[in-house]
Amino acid sequence: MGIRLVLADDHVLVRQGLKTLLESAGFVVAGEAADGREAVRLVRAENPDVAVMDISMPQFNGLNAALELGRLCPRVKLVVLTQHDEQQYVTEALRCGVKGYVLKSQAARDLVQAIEGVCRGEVYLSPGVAGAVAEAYLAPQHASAALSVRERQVLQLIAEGHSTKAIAARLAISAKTVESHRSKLMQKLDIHDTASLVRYAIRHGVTQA
Amino acid sequence: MGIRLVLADDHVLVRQGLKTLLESAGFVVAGEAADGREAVRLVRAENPDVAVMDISMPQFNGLNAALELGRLCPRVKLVVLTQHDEQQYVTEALRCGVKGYVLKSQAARDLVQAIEGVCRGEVYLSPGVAGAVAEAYLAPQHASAALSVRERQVLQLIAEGHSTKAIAARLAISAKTVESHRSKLMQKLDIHDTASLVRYAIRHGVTQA
DNA sequence: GTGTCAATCCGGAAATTCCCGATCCCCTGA
DNA sequence: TCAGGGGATCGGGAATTTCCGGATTGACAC
Repeated sequence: MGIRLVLADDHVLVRQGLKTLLESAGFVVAGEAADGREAVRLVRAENPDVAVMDISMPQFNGLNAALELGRLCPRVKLVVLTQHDEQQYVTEALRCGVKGYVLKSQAARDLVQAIEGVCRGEVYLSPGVAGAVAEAYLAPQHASAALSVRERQVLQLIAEGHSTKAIAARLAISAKTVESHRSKLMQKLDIHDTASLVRYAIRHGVTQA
Repeated sequence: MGIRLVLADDHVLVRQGLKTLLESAGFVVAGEAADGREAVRLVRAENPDVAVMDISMPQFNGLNAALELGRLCPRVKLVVLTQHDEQQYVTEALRCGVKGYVLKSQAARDLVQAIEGVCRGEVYLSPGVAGAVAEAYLAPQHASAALSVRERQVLQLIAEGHSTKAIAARLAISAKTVESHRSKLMQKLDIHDTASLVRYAIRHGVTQA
């Protein structure tokens, strides 16, 4: 019987297209989600072999979901879809426990191979990012400011234009705590204004322009 | 015989998905392009009924292509795909001669209806943006999305992370005046937080991420 | 000439950010 | 086992910024 997977992408149109593709490739799509939070719920409910998700989703993105799933359902393999082929994105994704990294600019065959690969326990990287990863090994000085999950989450929401109060409400924590995360963020990144924070978030794929 | 169309999206994976969807809906996909320039060439060569394209593509985006096609092949109807539901994007697209505006967050049925609609000569807007357009009509002062030179200047400096005070110093005007420009900006763009202002600036090339 | 509008400026209320400190919890290493 | 570090969570209070209402000037159009 075919590999069971769940699919997460905030764009219904894209999701439907992917679903059609994956089903015609013989996979079973056990469920679909529109954001990271929903994806986590769905994976826990369905316990699929693989979760295929877009990294950039609003509110709670694919990497957040990856970290969460790494804790809750370590058995489920993660394949992320993204348009970014830069080294920092790849290493960050790998750090988040992602097993397959597929570029949207690649053909569907690539995604199919990635899914089959991770099911065999392999790590699959789209052609085009393998080089970037190799570079990362050769230049090990990437002591990037590792943001915590919570900080990244707050960063994303800030960059999406939500007020501190709104972020607090959404995360069900105090506005003071959000402020605290924000200032920690700014300190770590050595950035001291919202606008630059937003540009950083966009450059690093935490959110989109 | 089915409606003939060409498809433009920089993500092969997404494009293949869309193609599958559209073909199963009975359309004929006469060709595919990975960016705006290629899309223009393809449309001129194939002369389809409809061109379906993503707005955000590298180098030469969907709206650029729309303008070009409006000159070269006015007979070909244009349907754009996008993730943005804000009013200013919609009006900008319509100004570029786009006949169908479909959100990626909508289901495939929506895209099908859009394609059929524009073929009958209608203008099709995804549910969810119709409201935004109606607003634009009801608040005609928003129609002047054209920013003054000074406003654009201020926008750029804001997006680059300068404080109001710093901007005032740089432009040799009062901080109050900068505030005034900023609020005028926000009013015109219907944006009410700095983060969204920054994203707007980046999207419109006023500054870079 | 009258109207519109961009550009300039101001005051004061409201909201937010910034800087201090503090507690709790979890993990890790001695 | 226990001390230490770091993340996540809060709060107070000062400082800053934004927001909302005006108001003036000059250019340009009709």
